[in-house]
Amino acid sequence: MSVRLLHNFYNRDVLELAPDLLGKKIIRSINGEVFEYFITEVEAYRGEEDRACHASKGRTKRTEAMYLEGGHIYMYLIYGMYWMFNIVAGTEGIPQAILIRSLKDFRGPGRLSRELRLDKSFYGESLVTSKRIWLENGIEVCDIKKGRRIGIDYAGEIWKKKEWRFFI
DNA sequence: AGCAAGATCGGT
DNA sequence: CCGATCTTGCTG
Repeated sequence: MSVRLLHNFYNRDVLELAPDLLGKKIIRSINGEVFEYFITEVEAYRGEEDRACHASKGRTKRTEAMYLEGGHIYMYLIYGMYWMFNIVAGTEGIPQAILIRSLKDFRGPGRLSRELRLDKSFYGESLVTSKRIWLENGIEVCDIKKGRRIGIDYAGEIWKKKEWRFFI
C-alpha cells in the first residue's frame, strides 16, 4: 500500500529532492474521482543566486510561495496561457522549487497542468495537507538521466550550464 | 502608466 | 519559425 509523502520528504535541498521525485505518484482528486500520474521529468531552481530562478528577483508577491517550507506548491502563469506546476523544496526562507516538466503520459509542463486541472487556486497549497492533490511513493527508478534546464538562455553562462534537469 | 519579456505549445 | 495571450517587474 501507498501513503502520502510528508514533510521529511520535501524538506531537503532541491538538488537532492528533484531526482527523488522521479517515479513518484501524483494523486489528484477531482469531484471524488481519483487520478494517478507518474513523474518522469523535473527541473530544479535553487535560491536567489540562481539567475534562472524567479526568486533571483527577490521576494515578491509572485515568488512568495517559493520561500515557504518544502511541500508547498508554487504556481505561475507563463506566456499568458500555461500554468506551471512547481513543488517547493527545502526549509522556510530559502527559495527553492522544482518544475514538474513531464508525466508518464503527458509531456510538457503546460500540458500536464491542463490535464491535472491545476491553476492559480493551487498557489501556496500544501501537498502534505491538501485534500485534492498530494504525492505518494511510486515505482523505483534507476538510470536517472540529467541535462541542462530548458528555456533559460537569459540566465547567463554559469547558470544555464547547470545540469539540473532530471528525467527517466 | 507603459512596456518588454517570459521555466510553452501547436500550427505552418 | 511564429503567434497566442496576460502577468510581472522594471522604468520613468
